[in-house]
Amino acid sequence: MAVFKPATSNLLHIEVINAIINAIVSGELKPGDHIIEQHIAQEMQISRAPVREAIRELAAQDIIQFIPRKGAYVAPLDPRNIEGIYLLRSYLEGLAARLAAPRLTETDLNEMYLLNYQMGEASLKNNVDTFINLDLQFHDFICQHCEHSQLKKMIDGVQLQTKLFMNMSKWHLAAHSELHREMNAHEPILEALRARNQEEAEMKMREHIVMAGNRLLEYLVDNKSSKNSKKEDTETVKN
Amino acid sequence: MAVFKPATSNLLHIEVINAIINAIVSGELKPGDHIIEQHIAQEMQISRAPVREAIRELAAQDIIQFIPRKGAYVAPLDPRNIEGIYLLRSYLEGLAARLAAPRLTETDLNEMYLLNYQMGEASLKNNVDTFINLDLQFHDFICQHCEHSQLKKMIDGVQLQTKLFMNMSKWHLAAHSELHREMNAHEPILEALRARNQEEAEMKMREHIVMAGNRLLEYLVDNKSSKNSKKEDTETVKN
DNA sequence: AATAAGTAGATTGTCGACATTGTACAAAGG
DNA sequence: CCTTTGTACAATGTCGACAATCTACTTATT
Repeated sequence: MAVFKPATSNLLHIEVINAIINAIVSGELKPGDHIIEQHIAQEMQISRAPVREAIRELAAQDIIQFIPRKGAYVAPLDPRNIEGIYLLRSYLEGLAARLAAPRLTETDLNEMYLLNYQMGEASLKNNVDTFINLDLQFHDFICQHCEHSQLKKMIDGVQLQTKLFMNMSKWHLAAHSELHREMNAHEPILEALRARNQEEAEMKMREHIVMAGNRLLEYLVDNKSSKNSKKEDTETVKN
Repeated sequence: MAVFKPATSNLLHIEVINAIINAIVSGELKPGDHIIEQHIAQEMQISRAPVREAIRELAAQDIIQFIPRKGAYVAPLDPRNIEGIYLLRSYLEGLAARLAAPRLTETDLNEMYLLNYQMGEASLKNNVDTFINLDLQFHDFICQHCEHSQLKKMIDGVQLQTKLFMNMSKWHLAAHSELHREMNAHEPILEALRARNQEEAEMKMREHIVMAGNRLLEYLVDNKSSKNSKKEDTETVKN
């Protein structure tokens, strides 16, 4: 039942960050939920100090929203923001692709090709978790090779939110077998990178991300009518 | 002598953030300097807790570099990074200009026109401080009207570094009366915004920032030969 | 004299407690 | 019955102290 297990690392606040992220990704913490320092501290059997640091760091990445003297809340997912976040991501990762293009070795490109191939396999088997994981790896790979520490950090931040979005739409993708629509989405990007065409790599990356955002948005508006946006439902928390 | 005066706000870590930023901008803290929590805490007559929070927040923005169990250091300014930072800034602010274009009212545009006019006056008088301040206000204005909280936060972060760069090159601008080169730099952007032309606004903003970065870089390489890059000069600090 | 081990000081990491602020519920008054 | 005030509780903000770690210097050994 306890989500936050006792910590093991010698850098406690890192453990807390991972624990909170896992809790959000797994759905244990939902958007809008109030994050209470003391509760996490008790569950992980540590003091509030590292918890505070973790919360501040996540707040800096907009993973959670922080209101002075009120507390931290899991960032609410306003569908109106999703378009903006994906637009931002498209610019950032587009730039990353541009910078990575001349820096990727043949080995790097082969590795990316493998990821792409495995994604094809996963989509045929309708294996959503594997597919999402590979997708993230592909984007991460480019980000890791742009050699721009700040850009990398920014992308890491928005990708975390992307991970949440993907998790939200996971069951939908699986249920409708829509993985095939995304199957070859990375191919144009990979081609451009292989050709060392910076302009093209940036543009294809941007298009890809904007399209992914649009599909996510489509899905969300489809499901909004059948579901209440306000969820003041029964909390199992009692303390 | 003491840089960090006793705090007055009811949110201590905010005070500390401002104090550290001021110390960096004013040159009291130089790139590479070790920031020691206890020292700031003592000078500001507060405990280390809010100092730690401030440091973590600034580290998240890459204003300062944080190494676990070693401490916080004012982010070193590697000229090789400057190009990257200005490129990143050009993308971010370009996007901000695009988003702001349809949202700016006539009043907003007039306000920006005024800023631009005042910059012209300042450049004629070779008043560098005023010029830089107005320049930052202009960019900030657009950033404030893009209605994208994350983008805004990211831009705030890189603009802080820009502020440092500008301060470094300040005396150079003044000495060589090169302000006139920048005088009308904002006009194309303003025109595009007035015409509500998103594409044009983004492009002009990007060009402007990339050019500004190039000029800064020129200046830095010019001065690198006459000046030692390592400055282990006499510190007034004694503790 | 040069290198290595050891030691003292300084700095960060963590902790538990108290102070301050915000919230929700209850009581009193209209 | 509704509104307002007061009070108790809960959560955050801040603090001082101790523990773990790193750094620089001293000392010992070859």
